[in-house]
Amino acid sequence: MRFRQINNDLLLSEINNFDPFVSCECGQCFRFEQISDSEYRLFACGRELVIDKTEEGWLFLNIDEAEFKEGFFDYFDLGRDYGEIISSFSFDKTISLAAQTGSGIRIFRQDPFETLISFIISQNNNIPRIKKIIEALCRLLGEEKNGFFSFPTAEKIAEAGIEGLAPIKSGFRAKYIIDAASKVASGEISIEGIQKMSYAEALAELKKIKGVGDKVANCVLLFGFGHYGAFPIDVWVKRVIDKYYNGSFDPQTLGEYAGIAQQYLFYHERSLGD
DNA sequence: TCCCAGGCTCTCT
DNA sequence: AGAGAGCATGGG
Repeated sequence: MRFRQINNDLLLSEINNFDPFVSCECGQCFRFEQISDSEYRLFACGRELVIDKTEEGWLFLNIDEAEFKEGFFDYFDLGRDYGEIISSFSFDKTISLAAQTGSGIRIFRQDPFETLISFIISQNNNIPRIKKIIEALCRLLGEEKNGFFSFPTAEKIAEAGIEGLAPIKSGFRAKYIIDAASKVASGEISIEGIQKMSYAEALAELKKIKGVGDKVANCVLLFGFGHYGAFPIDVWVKRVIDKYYNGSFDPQTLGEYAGIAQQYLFYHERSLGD
């Protein structure tokens, strides 16, 4: 892994198993847009980050190495050896194949509250519309700083109420969003508290929120709380289990990084269809 | 028009 | 405890 500052931009080269574009498209995050074949815009770590794919490597525009290492290094999970993790799945042909398709995927370490609300919105929904609703929520209640809207706080959302969320057209999910935001704002649910909990405790805590079941909670634990063993089962992963594992599958056999295998499977199966 | 989308809640057995 | 309808909205 090598960093080189080029004027205002930061070039990252000599790194394996890292493709931020694929990582964005694999369904784990929603606040990004493709600008061209070689350029993406991502909103994370409280700012906008434009990423160019170049001959020499990944070019992060308008950021220096110190700031990158403060936020995005961990956000992109660059300190982990994904090659080694993929090797640990070598006993399973299906996962190994899926890991080839998604070899550039990194599990992004996203903001827990944003992840919670985002995956509540994701239920019985499709990705383009999830992105649209989240963007509308940020524009409605987030804070603007030079054209970019931050993800709103729990207090702001709770204050808006179900009626206040009408413009984002989240449908029946509005009441769930409000329940989550209210519980977090009041302290009934503590993000910091969940950070310290075991997987099982954290899962139970998240499921106290209306509209949060096993699938949403596991996504939040995997993408927002760094529980890499969390294994969300959605319609696509269920399809994989039915298709390749005769309808039953025990994620525990995959070890502490089962969630990463899940992400390979999800991305691979989706890339087959559409 | 019907069906589906990174599901969950509620109700009825 | 397990199955099934209903849920808001928009795109194919």
